[in-house]
Amino acid sequence: MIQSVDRALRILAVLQGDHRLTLGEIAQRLDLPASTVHGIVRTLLAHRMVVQEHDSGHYRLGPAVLTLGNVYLDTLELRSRVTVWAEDLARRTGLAVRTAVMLVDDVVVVHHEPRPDGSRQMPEVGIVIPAHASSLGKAIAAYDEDAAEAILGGGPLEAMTGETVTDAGVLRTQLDEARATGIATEVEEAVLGECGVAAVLTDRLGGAVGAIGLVATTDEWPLAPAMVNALRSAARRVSRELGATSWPPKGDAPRASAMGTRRRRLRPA
Amino acid sequence: MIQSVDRALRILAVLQGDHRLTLGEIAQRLDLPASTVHGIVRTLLAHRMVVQEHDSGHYRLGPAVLTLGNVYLDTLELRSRVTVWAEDLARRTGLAVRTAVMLVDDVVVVHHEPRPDGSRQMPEVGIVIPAHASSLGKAIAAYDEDAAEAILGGGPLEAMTGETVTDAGVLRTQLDEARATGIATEVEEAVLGECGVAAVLTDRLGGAVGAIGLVATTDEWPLAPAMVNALRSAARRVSRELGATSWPPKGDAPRASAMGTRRRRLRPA
DNA sequence: GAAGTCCATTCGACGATGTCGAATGTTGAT
DNA sequence: ATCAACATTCGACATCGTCGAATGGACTTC
Repeated sequence: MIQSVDRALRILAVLQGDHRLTLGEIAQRLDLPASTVHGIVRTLLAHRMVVQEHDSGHYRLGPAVLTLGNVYLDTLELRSRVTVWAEDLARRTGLAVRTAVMLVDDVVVVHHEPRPDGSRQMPEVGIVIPAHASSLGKAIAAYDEDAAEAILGGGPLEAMTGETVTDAGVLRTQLDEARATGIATEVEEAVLGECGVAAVLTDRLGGAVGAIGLVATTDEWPLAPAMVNALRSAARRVSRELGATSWPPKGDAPRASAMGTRRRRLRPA
Repeated sequence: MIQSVDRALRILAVLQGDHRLTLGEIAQRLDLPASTVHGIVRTLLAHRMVVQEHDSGHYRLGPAVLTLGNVYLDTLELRSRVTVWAEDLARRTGLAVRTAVMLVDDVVVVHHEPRPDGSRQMPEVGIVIPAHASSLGKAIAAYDEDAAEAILGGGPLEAMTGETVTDAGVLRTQLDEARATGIATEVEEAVLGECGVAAVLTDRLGGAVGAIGLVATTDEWPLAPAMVNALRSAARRVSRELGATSWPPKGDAPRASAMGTRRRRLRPA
C-alpha cells in the first residue's frame, strides 16, 4: 500500500464527508502536518479532482470525479443489462426500481428507474445506503460471504431509523430467510415511510454482483405476491443475461467470493 | 506535485479512456514498470477506486468513484440554483436544457433537464464534451481567460464532425461575438443533427463558473428569438442567485479568473 | 504432452522522493 | 495596532516508493 496514494484517497474521502474544508481542517482530520497535505492536495488540484474556492480558499471535490463516475456507469455490464428489465418491472408494479452494487459495507445505487406515475423524483444514482439497512444490501449479503463479513464483522450496526436492525443475530436470521426465499425485505429501516424488497443478481461464476429491488411507501406495504414474483423473475432474467446458469444461486451458506477459484480468460473448453 | 499521487491519478485517467485493462497494459501506457503500477493499483483497489475482474484479472474503475461524483454534484451550488430555472426553461422552450462547468479544455454536464415531451432520453449528467465544439464551452471561454487559453493554447482543435471549428482564428471571432451578444452557438459541431445555444453563468466575483444552454435538433434550427431571450433571462436569474451583480459580465476582454484578487471569507464590510 | 508466452504478484536493495518543522506573508478578527 | 488563523514555500533528513529480477499460475502452440 503506497502511503502517499492512500493519503490522497483519504483526503478525497474526507472531502466526501464534509463538503467544504480548509487545508488545516483536512490535515487535522487525518492527523498529518498541513504541509504534507498541501503537497498532495496540489496534485489533486492539478487533476481537478479537487477545486479550491477562489474567495475563501476552502477545498471541495472537483469536476474530474464526476466524469470518472460517469465512465464507471458506462463500463458496468450489470447496468446495461438491467436497464431494459427495470423499465419493464417498473411498469408492471407501478413502483420505482433500484439496482445497486456493494461498496464495503454500503450499497451504491447504479441504476434508478423512477415510478411510472410521472411524479418528480430526485436522481438517486450514486447514492450510498448502509447495507444492513437496505433490502438490496441484505439480498447481496445473503449470498456473498465477503459482504456479510463486511457488514457483521465491522463494528456495531448503526441505526438510521428506529426500525433499523442493529442486532447482528437478528440480521443473520434475516439473511438466512433471504437465502430461503430468494428475496430480502426492509421496512422503514433506512428511511421512515419507505420499504423495499430486493433480489440478488449473479454472474457466470455464481458470484453476487449486485441486487435489484422495488421501493414502496409504507402504506403500500406489504406488496402483492405478484409484484414479488415479477421482481424474482426480473432478477433471474438479468442474472441469466450475465451468464448465471442457475438462479437463485445454490448453497446453504453464502459463497466465498471469486478469487481463489480464479481462472484467466474464459475460453471455449 | 507528488509523483506517486500523480501516477495514481494518471492510472485512473487511463482506465477512464480504456475501460478494461490488464496491469501490463496500464504500465505500458504510462511507460512505467509493471511492479510500480501494481503497488499503486493495489492501493486504489483497497479504496475501491478500481476493481479487478475476478475471472480475467483485468482492472476497471470501481464503485467508489461513483459516490465521489454524486457528492460533487450535491456540493455544487451552481447545480441546486439551476435546477428550478432549468425546468422552467425546458417547459417554455420545449427543449432539453444542459448546464455545464469547465474541466480544462472540456465541459462537463452537471445538470440535464430532459425535453418535456416525455421522450426517453439518456442520462447526460457527467458526460464530457470538448469545449471548442460546444456552445456551453464557448459561452464560458468568452468570459474566462483561463478557459480560452486552455482551449486555444493547448494544441490543435480536434474535429468531432465535419462542422467542428478547428481554426483558432475563427473560434476567437466566435468568442468575440458571444461576448457581444451574451450568447454562444454551435451547429452540428459536436454531434451531427444537434445544435446548441448557451449563456454564461457568473458568480459574485464576476467569474464564469459555468454555462446553461438549450439543445435542439438541426431541423429546429435556428431557434426563435423568444427562446434565446428565455435562455438569456434564465442565465441572468441564476447568476443573480449566485451573487452576480451584473449580467452579462462586463469587460471587452475575458476576465482573468479569480486568484490574485483573492480574498478570504467575504463578510459584511 | 511439453515447451513457450503472458500474466499478476512478491521481494529486497538502492536512492530518489515524499515528508516534516520552521518560516513567510497573507487576511480577518480583536 | 496586535493577534490568530490561514495557505503556502523552503530545505534537510530519512523514510518510502521505485525498480529489476524472480516466482508461479494459466492459457497457447508445437
